[in-house]
This record gives sequence, structure tokens and C-alpha cells, in this order.
Amino acid sequence: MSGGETLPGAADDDAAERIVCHVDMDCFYASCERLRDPDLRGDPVVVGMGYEPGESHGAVATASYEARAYGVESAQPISQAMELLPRVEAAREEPGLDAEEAGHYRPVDMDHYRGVAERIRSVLRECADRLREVSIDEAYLDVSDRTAWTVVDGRTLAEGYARHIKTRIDREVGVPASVGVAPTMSAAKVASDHDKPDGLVVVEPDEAREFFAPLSVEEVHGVGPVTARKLKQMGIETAGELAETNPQRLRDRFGERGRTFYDRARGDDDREVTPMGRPKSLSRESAFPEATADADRQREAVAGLAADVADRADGEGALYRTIGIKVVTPPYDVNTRERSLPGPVAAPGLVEEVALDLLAEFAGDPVRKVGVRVSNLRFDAGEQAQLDGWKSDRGRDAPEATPDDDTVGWIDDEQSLLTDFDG
DNA sequence: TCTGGGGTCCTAGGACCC
DNA sequence: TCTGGGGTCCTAGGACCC
Repeated sequence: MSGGETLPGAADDDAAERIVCHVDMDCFYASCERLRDPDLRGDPVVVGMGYEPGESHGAVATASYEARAYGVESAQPISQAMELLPRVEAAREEPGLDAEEAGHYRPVDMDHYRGVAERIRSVLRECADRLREVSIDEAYLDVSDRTAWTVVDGRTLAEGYARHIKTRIDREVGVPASVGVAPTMSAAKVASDHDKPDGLVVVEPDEAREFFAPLSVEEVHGVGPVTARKLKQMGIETAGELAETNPQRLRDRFGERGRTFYDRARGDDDREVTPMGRPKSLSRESAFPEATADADRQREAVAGLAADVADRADGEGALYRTIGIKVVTPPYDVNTRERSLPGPVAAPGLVEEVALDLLAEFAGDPVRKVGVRVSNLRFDAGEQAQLDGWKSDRGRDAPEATPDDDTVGWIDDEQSLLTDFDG
């Protein structure tokens, strides 16, 4: 470098400092509902899972910011939300209610949201070389090669680039996003959350400590209610205090995670932006309207979930080696049981069989919720297992399959495996 | 705040093997 | 009969995230 001016976008001494954007859709499901029904714009919108029009069961999946102003929150029972914010239909009919002080309730429609998410995804792919889609409404972008930390007219080029992304999503898809820009994933994540909705927050390379200092420890990604309480007992309330705590003290209290808390509170995070890999487990669960000790209902629910999970695994081309259940008993005790098979299988009958067998341990107990899960997934050679000929060629080897095998076990007869396994 | 559904990662003890 | 250390796998639970 000969001391000349840095060209906009050119790699320079700052090249070591990456530029990560975290893009987070604002109340995504509610925004998707507004996209197809513009009449909802400006009004409170509540999207409920397990909700049906005219009913009051289910829980809040997403509430628009207008609805949040009434105290409606994510995970709240719909019935409770409706006490705070009546449905517009009800408000029109009942004389005591003000139609202006009411909200629109909609059931979750994942197919629609996935369609919108796909359009956002295609914008993001054009904006970054490396992209990590964390969930349907959230992604990290490494844009180090697209822009720079160079300051022009008092603003970084990175900020302009982030605004470009935000504007494109709004113009080409029509939903609002909040964007955080920082040299690390964890700082970008906290930044995007810092000025929601419709926010754009930039944390420059030397600003991380200053940015985190006043935040409460809960705002550090990875610190939840339990850890926050323990930190407060240690006299640590803010991210700034966390950043100044002796890391060994945190390690002694929280193990390896303690070091991570310390690093995150300082804005340090060496994770690279990489695409999400294959899932490690697939599960389905559902709650009973109220706790039930009825064994037939429990078994029926588990059998249904087992079929769903097996079906999804099939759809994803996944084989599984471990089958598990979750049983939630009052007041809210979460019990899990699982059993591993000798080799990976795609066997719906076996999922049901094992799940019901594991459930038997809880016979007679009242149960609020049940779940079924498959894990130890294998995707390689998944298709081959379905090919004619392959199956009969390799079938006999299946029971000896180990996790290290390159081959995938195939079970000719589900019952025989179960017998072998039990024996 | 008494709690919906789908995930990830970490910890810790016991079994088992060398 | 008592005994070392290391490694991996399995299972259960907990914390966290969206």
C-alpha cells in the first residue's frame, strides 16, 4: 500500500475484518398475511397456530407490532390474546367493543410463508457469496467481497450495501426486514435486533465493545433466562460487565459455554458464514387440549406422530438409526426416551412400534403432550436403498451395519429386525 | 406467563473396549 | 483380587433459539 486513497469496495488493510449482515424479517408471518391482504396494513395482526377462524384455541405464532402494543405476545394462548385485543369481527357485533381497538386473527399458513421466503432467498443469494439461512425468516450473509468498511461522506460503504439489501427485499418482495451489519455473526445478530422493526444498525470493527456495553446480558446471543439469572447472582448485569469478567470465573461456573458468553459480549466470534447442513433430527409433537391418562388416546397420538415423522424422513430422503419419544407430564415435566437400532433404516412401521414400546413406560400417567423423533440421520445412498436389486443384494448384511459403514442397512422385514433387536 | 412446535448443542454417567 | 487410563457410544436431561 503506497498510502493512496482506498478505492470503494477494494480490498485493503481492513480485509481481515469481515462484513457480516444479519437479515431478520419483521413479524414475518404477519407481514406475509398483509402481503396477500393489503387491507391488514396498519392494523393489528395476530397469526395463531392451532387457531381456526371463529375459535379461540391455539397459541400466538406471530403478532404484528400494532398487536404487540396491546400486550399480545408470541406463544400466548389465543384466548388470552383475544382478551387484550378482540377480533375485528367480534368488535363489530358487540356494542361494548370499539372496532378501532380490535385485530385481525389468521391461522398459520406455512405454504404461503414458504413461498414468500423463497422469493426473499433469491434476493439474498444475489446479494452475497456466502449465505446461511437459519430459519424461514432469518439469514446471515458474508458480504466481505461485495463492499468495505471504508468510510465515505461519514458513512461506511457496508451500511450503504446493507440498505441496498433491505430496499431490494421491500421492493421486490414487499415485506419489511431489519438488518444488522458487523464484523462477526453474533454482533450482526444483536445489531439486527437492536432497532426492530425496519431497523438498520451498523457496528463497525472498533465499536463492538462500546455497542455491547450498555446491553443487558440477555441480549447476548446464547444467554437465556436461566443463564441471565445466574449471571445476575454473580453480580453481572450488563454485557459490558460480562466482557470485563475474568473468563476463568465464567468457565468455572458455566463450563465451555462460559468462555463463549465472554467472547460474544466482546463482539468476538470466529464462526464463518456457512450454509446450513442437513438436519440432525426430525420430530413432530402435539399437545392434548388437557392432560389425559387415557392410554388409547396417548397411543393413537403417538402412532399418528410416528407416521408423520416417518413420512417426512421419507420425503427428505433420510434414514434414521435412533427413534425416540417425548412425554410431557404435569406440571411440565419433560421426559425423553430413545432407542438406537443396529443400522439406519427407513421403516415407518418400526417408528410406530418402537415409539409405542417406549411410551409403555408411562402407562397410567397423565400426559399433556407427546412427541416422536428420529435422529442419527443418514442421507448418503438414501436413494440407492430404494433401488431394485440393491435391496436383495445387501439385505442380509443390514443387521451388522455400523455407523461407520459406508453402506446403508436395509431391512427386508421390519419384524425380524425388531425381534433381533429385542433378543 | 403456567407453557405451541421444531430444531441445535452441551453435559454427565454408565457400558464397553483396549 | 484389585487395578490405570483413554476412547467411544448410548441415553437422559437441560438450555437455548426461532
